[in-house]
Amino acid sequence: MIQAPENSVFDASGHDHGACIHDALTRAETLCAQQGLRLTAIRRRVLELIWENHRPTKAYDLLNSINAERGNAAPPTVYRALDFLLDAGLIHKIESLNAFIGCDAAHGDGHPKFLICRACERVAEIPSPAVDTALAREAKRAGFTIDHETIEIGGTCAACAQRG
Amino acid sequence: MIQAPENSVFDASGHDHGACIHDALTRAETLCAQQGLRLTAIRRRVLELIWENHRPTKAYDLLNSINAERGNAAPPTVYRALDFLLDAGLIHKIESLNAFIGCDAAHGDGHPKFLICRACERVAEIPSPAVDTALAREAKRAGFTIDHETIEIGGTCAACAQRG
DNA sequence: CTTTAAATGTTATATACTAACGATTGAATA
DNA sequence: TATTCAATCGTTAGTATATAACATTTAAAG
Ligand SMILES: [Zn+2]
Ligand SMILES: [Zn+2]
Ligand SMILES: [Zn+2]
Ligand SMILES: [Zn+2]
Repeated sequence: MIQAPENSVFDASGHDHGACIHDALTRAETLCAQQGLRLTAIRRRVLELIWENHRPTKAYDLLNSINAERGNAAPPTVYRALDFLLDAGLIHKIESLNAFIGCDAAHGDGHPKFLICRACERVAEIPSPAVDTALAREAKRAGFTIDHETIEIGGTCAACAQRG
Repeated sequence: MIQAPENSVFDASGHDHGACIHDALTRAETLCAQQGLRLTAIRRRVLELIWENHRPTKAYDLLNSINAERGNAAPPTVYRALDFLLDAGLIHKIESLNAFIGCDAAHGDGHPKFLICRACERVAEIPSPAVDTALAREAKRAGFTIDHETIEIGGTCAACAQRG
């Protein structure tokens, strides 16, 4: 039986997703404890919903989920939770989709960069020191100081290409 | 008297902006003529407004301008013009700002990449074969086929950093 | 306890975008 | 030139995304 390579950045389909969600929340709790941040019930639940989805997730889908559970959420409820999670570095916003995804820390020390499959909607954070270096060089040449990078590469992942 | 370096990618403040707008429109007309595309009055005016602004420009600002001039524009009027200009490669969308900017072709053959100054809102398209190469390598490693790249680097340009 | 700042609830509104359909235009060709 | 047909545009309405403003609740700190 053919297995997808375990070390692929896109191996999300073959993973233990229960453990994946659990680990993400544990990491979040650890980070918040370390930094003196409050991972409140709403914030925790929004993060959990995003990881349950394990795909770029829209604010209003989160809103609908929260409302189905507790019936009293308005847009600010969700956007405030998202702002907190973004500031804490626990999620990223995918600008080209107006959607949010859990940070798996795969970008390491560098700026986050994403491969986004349009077919299956899965996203991989990739590290790439070479990209960081090249961009830093271009910025320096222009006398430009970098604050934030939005690097979102759209296309087709290996699995989706294979199945046509 | 101190002059900004003329060869800077961010030299928009010292340029002949009248000629800049005129050149952009001439390029657009040439391109459309070559490709059998129709640069209609609305499309031409939207492109002109974007170049007059010479900054990332929001759809509703364009809508208001058009309305001030002719009084009968609705959102589709502007969005259809923008879609045409995007398809023709005459403008780019800046996803992180929900705004549109004229293409100055500085990205050359590669995917467009932008340096975006948060202070003065100016944008520079930069070429960077090194970035393209590094991203292509990462994509290949992941078995990922690239369709489209969104690369938007936010920060502070040299002029804005200098004036504090 | 109190105090106070952070977090949340609530209402309203701003901004960004698209679907649908009829009217007009203009390029192609009969 | 007249006809035709597809592209463009006008118009209405609606959906999707995000924020402002202020009241209320919660919980950390004194
Ligand atoms: Zn998972
Ligand atoms: Zn895929
Ligand atoms: Zn100019
Ligand atoms: Zn600047």
